[in-house]
Amino acid sequence: MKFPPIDKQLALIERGVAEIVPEDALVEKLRRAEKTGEPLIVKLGCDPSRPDLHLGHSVVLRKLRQFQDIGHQAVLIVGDFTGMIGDPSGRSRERPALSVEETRENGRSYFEQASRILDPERTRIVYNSEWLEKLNFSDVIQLAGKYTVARMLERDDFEKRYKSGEPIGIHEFLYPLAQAQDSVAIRADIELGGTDQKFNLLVGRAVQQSEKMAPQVCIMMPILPGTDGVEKMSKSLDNYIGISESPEEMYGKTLSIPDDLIYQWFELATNVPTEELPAIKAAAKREPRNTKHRLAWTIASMYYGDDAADQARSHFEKTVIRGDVPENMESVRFAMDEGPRMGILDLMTRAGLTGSNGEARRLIAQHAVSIDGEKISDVRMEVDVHVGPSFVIKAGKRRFARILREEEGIS
RNA sequence: GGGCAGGUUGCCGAGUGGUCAAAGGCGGCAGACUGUAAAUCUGCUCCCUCAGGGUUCGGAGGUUCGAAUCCUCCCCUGCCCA
Repeated sequence: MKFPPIDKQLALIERGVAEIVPEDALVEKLRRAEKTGEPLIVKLGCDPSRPDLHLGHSVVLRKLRQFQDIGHQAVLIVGDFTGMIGDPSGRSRERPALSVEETRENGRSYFEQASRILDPERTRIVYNSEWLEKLNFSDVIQLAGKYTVARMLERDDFEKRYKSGEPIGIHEFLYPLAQAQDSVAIRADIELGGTDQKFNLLVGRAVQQSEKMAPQVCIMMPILPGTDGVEKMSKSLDNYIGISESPEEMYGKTLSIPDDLIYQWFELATNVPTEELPAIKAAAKREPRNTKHRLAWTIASMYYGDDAADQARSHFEKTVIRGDVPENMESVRFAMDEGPRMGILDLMTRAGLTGSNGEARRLIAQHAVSIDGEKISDVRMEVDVHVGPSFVIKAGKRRFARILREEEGIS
């Protein structure tokens, strides 16, 4: 295996990272790879209980991709073992115990989405139950003996909870150790993660050392702020842009971010050349509107191509700026044994526009519902769902449904 | 094992027998406005056949005309002692 010159590799690796621990060990590892021709093993762990990837995950995945591009070995570890245990404290509903099938299914789904960023041909994917399941209780006690309670409590999250009297399960101490064991099992040279993973990545170093193994280099990426500009991007806070969301959603959601996030997103979430970044920084200040549109376009085009990004832009201009009806939307056709007349509340709920009739009622009261552009105000209104031209119901700003009917006299 | 304090609607958090579908904040949604799906202001925010009805306050029973509020048992959490 032939690698690019080390300074070139370093330049690429260092772009956008928050921290490399320790930096000189990285150079050493790169030298060794050059000498032996053996690619470095670059590890990234993923949580199979949340298989929906968003731009936040993309930051670290794109870093992994860069390692692939210069010839190193990417290893994606699916944490199915911990996923199958779940979280017995019952506190975190985010972590339900999964069955084997579910973890496999989620692992596949994760890999499929990650393949939009990674080179799937050169990605090794492994499930950590493969080795963690084999450990018996005395193995676990030995592993636990490699770290101390005081050091565990150094972790910010543990320390905070401990001080504020929130519960910490013993098993939670074992998770970082399990993750460290993964590094031992695959003999990781490098582990990637967000800055929030620093603690866990460092435990990996400690455990590898006690196994007489060269400790991994930890590379931490900054945390991408979510669309709200405050919290980190996450699904549960609903401030995320999913990797498999439509280009229109990507475009619109990107435009909703606060202006002072524009540059950071360019740096972390896109692959614009490093040389262009300073110019973008200036542009973001000078003309935030245009720069943000460019960001939105760039993101949409990374995942769907230029044409789709163009379309996303015109969709946005049409529906949001001019308030028109979009071209693509859900279409609903009611079966002949229903109706023919249906109450508007029922109709909206059945068409998936609202979660309950009460919500539909409220929206109508707020003048937020229109049929083919006509605002409606009567909650008792009834509509023929079978005969007549198809029509479009709009509920609120962004919810549309087309109701298909049979044109009279045709077919 | 013992003592104490707690578990309230998506979240935080008031409420200690009827005036409670339950204050307030956050979040969410809508309207106005805007370059924007941002910010701001205003309204809404359990469900239904909506001037009415139904189901909620960790779980199961009980007291009462009436319980989120009182009693019993159970489950869960934190603190202190052992």
